[in-house]
Amino acid sequence: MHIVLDRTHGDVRATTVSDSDEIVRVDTVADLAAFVADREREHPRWVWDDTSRWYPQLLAAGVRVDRCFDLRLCHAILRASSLTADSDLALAGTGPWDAPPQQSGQVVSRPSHSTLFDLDQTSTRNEGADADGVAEFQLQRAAVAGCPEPARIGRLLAAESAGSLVAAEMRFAGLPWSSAQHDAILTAFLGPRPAVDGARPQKLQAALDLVRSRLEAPELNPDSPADLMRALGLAGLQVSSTRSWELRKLKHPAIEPLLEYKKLARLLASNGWVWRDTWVVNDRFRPDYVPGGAATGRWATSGGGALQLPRQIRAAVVADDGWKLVVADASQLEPRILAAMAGDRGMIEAGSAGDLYAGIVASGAVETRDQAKVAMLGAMYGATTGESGRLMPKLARAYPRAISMVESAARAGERGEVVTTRLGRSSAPGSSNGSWSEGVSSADATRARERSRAWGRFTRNFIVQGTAAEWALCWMASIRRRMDDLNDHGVLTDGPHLVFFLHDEVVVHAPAHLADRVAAEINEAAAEAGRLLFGALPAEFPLTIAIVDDYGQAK
DNA sequence: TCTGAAGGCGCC
DNA sequence: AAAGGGCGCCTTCAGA
Repeated sequence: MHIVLDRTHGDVRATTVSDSDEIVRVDTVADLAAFVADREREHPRWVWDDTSRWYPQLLAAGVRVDRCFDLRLCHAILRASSLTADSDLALAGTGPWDAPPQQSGQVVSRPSHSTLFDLDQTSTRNEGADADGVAEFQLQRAAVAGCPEPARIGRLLAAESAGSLVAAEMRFAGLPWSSAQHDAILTAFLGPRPAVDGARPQKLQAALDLVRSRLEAPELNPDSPADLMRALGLAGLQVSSTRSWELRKLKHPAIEPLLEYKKLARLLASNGWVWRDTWVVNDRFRPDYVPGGAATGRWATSGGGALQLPRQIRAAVVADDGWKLVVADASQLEPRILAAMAGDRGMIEAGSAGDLYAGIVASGAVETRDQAKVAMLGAMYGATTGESGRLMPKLARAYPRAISMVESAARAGERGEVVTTRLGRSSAPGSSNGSWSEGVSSADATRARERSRAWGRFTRNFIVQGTAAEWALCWMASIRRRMDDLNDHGVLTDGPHLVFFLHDEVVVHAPAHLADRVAAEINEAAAEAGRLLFGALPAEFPLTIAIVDDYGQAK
């Protein structure tokens, strides 16, 4: 059973749709939270335009749902997927369902934390009546039913939607954050917080003073690449950029403090005290996740930078008293995904002993673990030069199925064709202007060829990164369900719950006495995700799991 | 004065 | 050590 929620002229309408797609009931809803809590007992799948518009207020009211369809996210998948290319949905022109998300982050997340989960927030974002959710839902149902592999795409839609629930719940629960520990880290690196936010902390200023004196540039602004380049040039140092790795090659007394300055300035600007004042409230970091935000289906963030949380400050992520953090990351996820989706038994076998790269060495394909790693990265990213490019042919001989899969994805992209992940997410069409055509200057032709190759590198990576993202969504959906099974209270933050996600890594905040069981369930969830994507194939997705008091202790 | 691009760097 | 894919966010800087 499905219940479609949408708004018409300010009223919330709830349309109950049976599994045979018949509308069996329509309600006008006055108290949304009470309605959802009541009907949730029937275990429907809730259908709404955008989880980030509906779910936060339900969570704030203490109401959770088990399953949903996020119509906007699903629409994006169905419109582009090669599996549903013939559907009415895909053939129709673009409409309201193709619009980007409604900026949930800006309303919900910026410093106005007093209105964090304001029940009224959705109405302030509405401009006129919503698009018809019931009609869209029916179009989507038809698209799935009419496609050659409804199970694949259906699984993807369910996983994508489950991810949207996880994102909202992680934001609601927040990542446990010790402001005191964070402050200690910042102070150790930078010195005490300056009285004025714009001022440079003591250690940053000290590094800058050294740079300025050693370059004899008292007015130097090291944050300005142009200014810095000029000062370096006057000191006799020729560089093509001011990137750290370029500077590291230089021999000059100013370089060391300059690199130190860059490191500290980065920490201060990205995750310093101002960042904490903005994003951490009551010792909880609440970033704004954007499910499906990347073209490949990976998540993105639109505030807080959760997916770039530097290792330097992860020790500030501290479990509550009596609680633990269970940190799990999937080892060598993307190469394993590549092996599994290609059905390359040899590469799957190479990964079965635990370390895929060691297994590749053992098979005799390359000589060292480092070579194996670099060659695999080259295969997934499309390296053409350097050591990685040289090693590729060896890999191709040893694992022809895996390598030919990514190679043909690259060729397809170069021709402007669409490529598709395991569960059915397709890339956008590229422009097939890579071939030489008459009346085009050779410079233009070269540029067009480079564009086409670049798109080929994108599609090559798309199928691997996108399928890895699908695995991660299935993994998280399973973890979420399993955590609920371990929770006798029913209140999200009273039991073990997901608090962080980083592409191939999750953190669960768990009561200490449950930590071992949580770890076991996370392992089971990984195996379940593997089966969901690859069926009976013996592909393994081993995890590294740590039960710790703070995130800095993991890895 | 505001906006968008570019340089740079954090994460996977 | 960088090269290849995907991102977000900070600062500077040029142009409207």
